[in-house]
Amino acid sequence: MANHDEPGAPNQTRATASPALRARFAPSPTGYLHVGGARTALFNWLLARSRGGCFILRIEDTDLQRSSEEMTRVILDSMRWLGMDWDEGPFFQSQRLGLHRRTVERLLSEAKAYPCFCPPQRLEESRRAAEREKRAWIYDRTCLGLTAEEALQRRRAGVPGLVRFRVPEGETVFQDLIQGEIRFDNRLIEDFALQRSDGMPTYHLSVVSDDIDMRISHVIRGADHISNTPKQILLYEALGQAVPEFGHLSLILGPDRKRLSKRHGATAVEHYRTQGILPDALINYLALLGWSPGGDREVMAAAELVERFDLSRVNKANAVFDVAKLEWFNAQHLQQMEIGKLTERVRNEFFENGLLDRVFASEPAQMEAAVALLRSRCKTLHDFSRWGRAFFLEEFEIDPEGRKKYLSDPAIFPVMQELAGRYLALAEFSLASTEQVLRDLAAERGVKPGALIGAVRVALTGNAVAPGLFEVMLHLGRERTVARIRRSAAAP
RNA sequence: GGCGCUAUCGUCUAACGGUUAGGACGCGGCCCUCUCAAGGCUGAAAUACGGGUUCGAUUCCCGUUAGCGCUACCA
Repeated sequence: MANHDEPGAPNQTRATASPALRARFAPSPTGYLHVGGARTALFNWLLARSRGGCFILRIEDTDLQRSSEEMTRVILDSMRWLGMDWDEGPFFQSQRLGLHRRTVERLLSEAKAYPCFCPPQRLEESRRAAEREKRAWIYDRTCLGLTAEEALQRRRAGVPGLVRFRVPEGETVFQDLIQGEIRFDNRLIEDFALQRSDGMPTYHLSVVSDDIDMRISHVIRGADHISNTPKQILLYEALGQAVPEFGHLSLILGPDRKRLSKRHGATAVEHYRTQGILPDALINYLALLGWSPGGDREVMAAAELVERFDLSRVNKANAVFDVAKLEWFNAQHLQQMEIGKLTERVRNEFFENGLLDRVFASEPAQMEAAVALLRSRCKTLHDFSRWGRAFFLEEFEIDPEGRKKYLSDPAIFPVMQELAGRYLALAEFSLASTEQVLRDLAAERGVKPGALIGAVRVALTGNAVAPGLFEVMLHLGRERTVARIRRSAAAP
């Protein structure tokens, strides 16, 4: 078995209850990790973890033109960020060419595959003609009748050739773990390529060779692979190998019910990470997109997903990706997360924005208090730095709307000044006393309490919308509270 | 065009022949309240269509329609 272990990659072998189960995720590094890919990975991961099996990561990089190391790195990062740890790999398909080559040789020597020298242009024209006339087209087996000698001659003459699989007669049937029984008439399956004329293996050949070599028992992948499955089963049979279990996941659709793609906007896992989405929330949302544990519980941690996961409860129909619901899950996880952990994430959020050194509330306890005040109002990590700034930083913007609504009438300024003075003189700066003082003052001056509260809220937080005002005061402390009220009351 | 898969509220889904078709997101209303959230209560909202099978179909079968996928010397 080839190996290419990344330093730092999880690679421990688990004690397995059913050592037979081996699942894998096999992305091709032609782009970032797509949410669809992430869901495929997740279902494999959940299956392996829930059944004490092994989760293997394999990078299918045999398309040398489109694959890049950079993309491999991004995919691995996204996997790690989501918390999907793997037991073996990552293996790189491009480093396993010897195995693929030997597999082709074997098939060739057993006459289960044959060389084909048909000029690609001819095939292409014929295919296009068929399409124009709306006829089905499959390779016509011109080269199947070639004798060994003829083949050798052409090869010597330098005619480029590929290797095709000889599809046997009959019908290929399999029990899909998700879709149920699926059958294909072999007459509709063409003699597909195993090896390109440049000697590189094709997808079908390399997946099957690798899955056999890695003793994969469960192939869980997207429904777009359903029609590839009979070809691959035929290969297993030709190689005299046991056919693994297959499970085809429905596809994730955009709001227009087309397959989710960049056209719909954000599809990269990386995007959601930078948008302040929690990995647990994304995992939770993705798991429930197509799977239901039954019952009414929806908000679950990864451990609970693992515990309750059951492939037989996976839905067959395609599902539309709904960002609003993802955000709701995120808010739920934000609410339920242990406060210390959440504070750590928020701290990181400020760090990534280059703000951390200016955060006055950098003492863990103080920062935690701010997070506790804000969390029920935040849907993403971003919201903490977006409109919760005044809770962490001395410099913050006054929202123009807020100013207009509560600070446009200068009559409020002297009242605010008086309030600041009274707060300064207050024996005990508490929740009850600050509120009492404010309400008393409002009554004395004939100001509506709401107007004064609003003005002070804008002064303290820069916003007309914020957590409970007196809690905010306590969080900021007497000095900051007084200073901010005076600052706003003094402003023209 | 061929082949394959799918079909419950706008969206994600539950109901494995008998339910006032349940829950969640989103949307509306009410409560709570210093604003906004959160929370609680509540409202509108679905079995694509047509045939069977059955005492009885969301559920089983067939067809229609629609959607999606595949149809490469990509993966």
